[in-house]
Amino acid sequence: MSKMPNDEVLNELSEFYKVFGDLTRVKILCVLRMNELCVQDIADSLNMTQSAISHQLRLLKTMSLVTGRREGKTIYYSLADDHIAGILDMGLEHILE
Amino acid sequence: MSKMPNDEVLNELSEFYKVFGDLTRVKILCVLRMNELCVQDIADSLNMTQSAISHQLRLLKTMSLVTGRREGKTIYYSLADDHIAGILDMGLEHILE
DNA sequence: TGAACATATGAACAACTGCTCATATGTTCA
DNA sequence: TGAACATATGAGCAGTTGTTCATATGTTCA
Repeated sequence: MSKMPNDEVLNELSEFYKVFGDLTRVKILCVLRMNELCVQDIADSLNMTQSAISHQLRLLKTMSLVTGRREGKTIYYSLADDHIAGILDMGLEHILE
Repeated sequence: MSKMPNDEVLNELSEFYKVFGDLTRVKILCVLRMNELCVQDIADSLNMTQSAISHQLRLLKTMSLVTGRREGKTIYYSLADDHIAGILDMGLEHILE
């Protein structure tokens, strides 16, 4: 990457990182990294309301960071791809040094 | 990374990514990636005020993403380490697929 | 020392964000 | 179909964020 990416790409880039820049969302991504979970389970494990989690999941879904799999009444969420876990790790690596 | 990091680490992680979650800051990091630059040069190349850039540089410096090297009146900024460029790349890779 | 230049900083304000509360939508099963 | 459960959504609000404007601090050189 020797040249400056154009504005549109840089904007997408910052929008992408913005998603990781919130404690609740990072927690959601972390728990989903370990287990496929439904909304209420995520809410319980983070001690937050179902509504708050649902709102955040919508964003995460829009940004293609998580996917949902419906099974009857409940929807199981998980990380959209391995890339996401890699990005979490890269940040953690940076923190823990 | 098989276990959930504790709250403090996750908080640092989200704070860390929050820095990348702003267009101005991402642009600053990108131009610094290519050249060591002084404040006014960054401002010029991004078409922004010296003040706005200076405020953001303070944050970037506090978060250890950039370092300043004084030479007379001017201060030359550059990325703090190679890790930062790697994180930008990881995001770009994700965007451009 | 004082003028000129480079950068930093504080206050103020508009825009954005994430939560809550109430309620809607979707699904199952008797 | 209707009750019970799981999730989604919209409005409203408080807290946060990024910029501007004015000004302060720091450095050089005559």
